[in-house]
Amino acid sequence: MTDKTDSYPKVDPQPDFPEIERGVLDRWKNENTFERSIEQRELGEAGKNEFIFYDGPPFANGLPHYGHLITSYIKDIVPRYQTLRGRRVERRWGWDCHGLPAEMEAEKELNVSGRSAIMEFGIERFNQHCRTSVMKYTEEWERYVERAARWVDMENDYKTLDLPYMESLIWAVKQLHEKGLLYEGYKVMPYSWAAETPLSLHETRLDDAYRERQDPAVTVRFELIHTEGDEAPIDLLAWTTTPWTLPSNLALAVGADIEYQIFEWNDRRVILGAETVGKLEKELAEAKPIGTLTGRDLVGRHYKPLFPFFEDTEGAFKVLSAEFVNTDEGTGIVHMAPGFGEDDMAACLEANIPVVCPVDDAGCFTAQVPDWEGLQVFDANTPIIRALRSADKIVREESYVHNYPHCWRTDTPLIYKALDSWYVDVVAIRDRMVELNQEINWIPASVKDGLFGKWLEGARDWAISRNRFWGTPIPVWKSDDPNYPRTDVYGSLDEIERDFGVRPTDLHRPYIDELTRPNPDDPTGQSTMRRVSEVLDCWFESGSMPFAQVHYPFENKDWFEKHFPADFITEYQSQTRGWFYLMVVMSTALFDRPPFKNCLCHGVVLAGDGKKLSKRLRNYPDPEKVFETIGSDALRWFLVSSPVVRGGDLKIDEDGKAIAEAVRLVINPIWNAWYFFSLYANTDGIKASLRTDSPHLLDRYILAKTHELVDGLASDFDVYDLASACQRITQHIDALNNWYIRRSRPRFWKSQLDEDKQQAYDTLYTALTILCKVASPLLPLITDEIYRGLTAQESVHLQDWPNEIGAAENSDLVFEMDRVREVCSAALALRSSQNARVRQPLAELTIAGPDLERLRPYTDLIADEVNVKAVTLTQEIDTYANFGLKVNSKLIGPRFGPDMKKVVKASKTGDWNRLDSGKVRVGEFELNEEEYLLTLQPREGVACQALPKNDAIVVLDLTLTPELEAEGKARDVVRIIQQARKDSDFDVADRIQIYLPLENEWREAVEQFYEYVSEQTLTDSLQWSDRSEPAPVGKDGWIAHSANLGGESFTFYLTRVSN
RNA sequence: GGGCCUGUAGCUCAGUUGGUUAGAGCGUCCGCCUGAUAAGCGGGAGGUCGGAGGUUCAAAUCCUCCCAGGCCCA
Repeated sequence: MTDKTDSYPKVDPQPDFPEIERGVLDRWKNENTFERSIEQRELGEAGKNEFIFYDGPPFANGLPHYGHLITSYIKDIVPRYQTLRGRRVERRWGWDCHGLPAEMEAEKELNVSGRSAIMEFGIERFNQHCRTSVMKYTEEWERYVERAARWVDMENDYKTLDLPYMESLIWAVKQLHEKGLLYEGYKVMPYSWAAETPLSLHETRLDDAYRERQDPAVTVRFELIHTEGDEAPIDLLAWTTTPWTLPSNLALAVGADIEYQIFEWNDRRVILGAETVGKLEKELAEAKPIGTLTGRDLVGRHYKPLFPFFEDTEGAFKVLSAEFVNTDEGTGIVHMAPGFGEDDMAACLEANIPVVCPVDDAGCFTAQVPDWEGLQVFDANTPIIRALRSADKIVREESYVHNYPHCWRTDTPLIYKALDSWYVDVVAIRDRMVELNQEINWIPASVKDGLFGKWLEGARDWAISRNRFWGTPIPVWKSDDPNYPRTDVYGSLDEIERDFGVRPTDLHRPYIDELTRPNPDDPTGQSTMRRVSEVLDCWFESGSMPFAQVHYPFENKDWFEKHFPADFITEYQSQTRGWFYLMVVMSTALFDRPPFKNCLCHGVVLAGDGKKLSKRLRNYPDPEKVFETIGSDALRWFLVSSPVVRGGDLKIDEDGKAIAEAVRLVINPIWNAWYFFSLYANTDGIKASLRTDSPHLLDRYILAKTHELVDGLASDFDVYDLASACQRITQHIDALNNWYIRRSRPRFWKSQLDEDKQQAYDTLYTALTILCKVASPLLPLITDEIYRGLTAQESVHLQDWPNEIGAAENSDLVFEMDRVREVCSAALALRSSQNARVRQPLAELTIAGPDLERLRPYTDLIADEVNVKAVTLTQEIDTYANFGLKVNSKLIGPRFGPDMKKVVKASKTGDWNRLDSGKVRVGEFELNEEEYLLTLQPREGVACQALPKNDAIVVLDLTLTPELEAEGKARDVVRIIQQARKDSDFDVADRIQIYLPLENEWREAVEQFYEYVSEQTLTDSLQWSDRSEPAPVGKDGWIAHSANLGGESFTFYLTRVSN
């Protein structure tokens, strides 16, 4: 052993990648690499060098899973890339603390359920619990985020419950108010009776909100009040899937132009939509159709109330005409309960029918419906149907399976219910949102005018109030005496302090509710200004994060105005209904700008069978286990190289096999290149340096390839095409490992330390360090480990994008070398088909075709790769091949039209010839030069192989001379010795002695090529032994190896020469 | 029920404004090669491009209908 000092660390050829990753993570922590990567970048003039990234949305409490991981990786990759390019990218973590998720969790933990229970329990105590409970999973998140190698500032985070954040929110509310975009309305809204709060429309459109549910559907008869001309009692048949709304029925609606069928049935008349009679075929079997009428004829008629509860309601119980009525579902006669349907309410209000809503906050009937008072509406379906049945009002009862909206937090079916609520007038800014959306670059592009654009076009007003406790209070105070009305909206702590004499230190309920003051507009001094009870929808907070996180406009006013919109955000596609959407709403309403410039909508991670990931079914590998057994970089690569970053779905197998594949196909090859470099550099005692000026062909090639990689990656990253970036790296690794390094091996292991060797090391070093830099966003841990090993410098993440490689650009060389690789492939394929093993040298390879001169400098390389003594380039192809004619259909198609068939047929059958003019005659037609291509078709019986494009062929001379055969044998011997060296665990530089029992032509071959054999195998002394001679095992470290040459097995011996 | 999307090799996906013989990666089998690489190289098998019609000289590509799956909306 020499006592030289190694220039590079000793690299483990089969390392424990998770262990390496932990080491890198520790270094980052100890060296504050993340912080420094930001701080070392200039802010630039007026912060122009900042790349604005929103990490959000602040998410709900709950544990991270693969869906979050893919988001995390994208959120890490883009800022890392921008940092490499010299931008300053702050990454600030946000916690969403308010809203239903938190309240539901608290209800569970405290075992209090419902609004009244919470009031009893005490809002203060309840909110106090929420405050601590929302931070419950902080540690898990921190652990996951760190292990995923995601850089984000969790110390300088923001929380939506912070006073400054909330102050910005009330500022926003007041802004909306002043712009006339805030109003209070009584409307039918989706209502969660379990959470006891209305939901906004978009919350019902979140994924998973709609799911299948079986409900009773009934067809009910409503008896018209007799008028002159009625021959018999007349019933109108109406159909509903919400029988619980029947007690609140106040009207029926028909379509004015719809045709209705009249039946005679048991001395009564029954009317329903003519197109719908098939649905009641069985029930109407005995009924006799006796005529038709149109809806118009029914409008205005009165009918008897089904139930007595609202029988005195003025103007009710009549037939209305409504646009929305159709005959697709039901009977074409629609039962209307204005308190429980949006359309119902609109139609009834128009007909001056008042709204009744006999259902309380918990979804139970009130005393207005005494028969079922206190009964939850879904539970009331059955008794209501029973009552109707006994009154003979039910014509048909069925079970109906439909997609029905559910509360996204409590999983309970929603009801629709009339409520007072605060709204943002989104419709007023809708057109502007659509316009501003055009300024946003969406990835994938189809989201702009598809998923998101269509959603914007259909945008409705946004109900922002929640009848709940843990949220930002709506900053509106109203007079408690309608005789002296007054409404005040507060947009800052200053304003509150001005009017109430107190500066709140916490804007949460119940403290804020304690602030009251006499109504200034009430001369009697009796009425009081009190805050309305609601809090804000937590999506209002998510949508406001761009400005609220910096306490705009109270602080950072100038900064925000110059750094909005954000450069980049990402989340999964459904956030087009959530975070993306609400940021656009807020940003359009408040700033008349889009909130972000680039938005990547990634897809959903599914289980291997295409189903949703399910904690219960455990149909996916545990992420923490993947981190610890396969590694974070592998998982990152697996996710980011997949269709999921282009908006598609990604299936993840249960055993994580596909993730491990990333190690085998990407991480290991990069590592092996590094291992190769370090192994030989240390053996040679060489220290390599960065340079791009080696004159060697292979060096110039790999550097030019590296330049193409750098360029290509920049353009991929610039358009956020991460999957393409991954593919580019995979292809580059192939060129680096399986061409450059493989072809360059002799240069590394030759014994002389000459300039060529140094150039090889320097080039490989340069190629590797640059690869590490540009791949660092995609493989942040492993590239950092290698980069530091290579350069002994600081983290790769503190480096700059390697623009210097531009000098190595050489597209001609890359083109030529890629063609050389094609030639070699064809030659090896030819060897394979001719049973000419590669170790057997052949005399000559001929490459025939036009324009081959460019390959002249590469003939040695080709000869070596293909193992031939000579490579000949020739234009004389007639000996080996014929020309084939390939017509350019696209060009000539329009010209020939129907004659195309003849042209193609003639070109295929050989009925063509070249003309002097450069044109070609095909059948009876002529083609111009650009309209065809000549391809080479190997002749029958010639050992040749065409290149993929058929523009050249390779031919092998398969004649074996004794000399060639001997060399082939010598190479076989070299091979068995090398294998033996390897099996003996000898160092690559160890010199050896051999004891070899070879005879006849094998011995002659080795003797003839002894110099070659000894040089290749580092053999100092070779002794011929008799096969019967006893083995020298046991003496001087001789090791026995068995081998087979020419079908004969034997044992030979070798040992290290001590030095 | 309506709208949108998808359906191409065992798996995951490319396939430009229609253009001759539909590609890639992975997997699989055979052969080869191996002083870094549980690697590499070469080849084979594997497709009625979801189905049926139509337009066209020419259809995976355009049109119609149907089937299957997904998303969105009622």
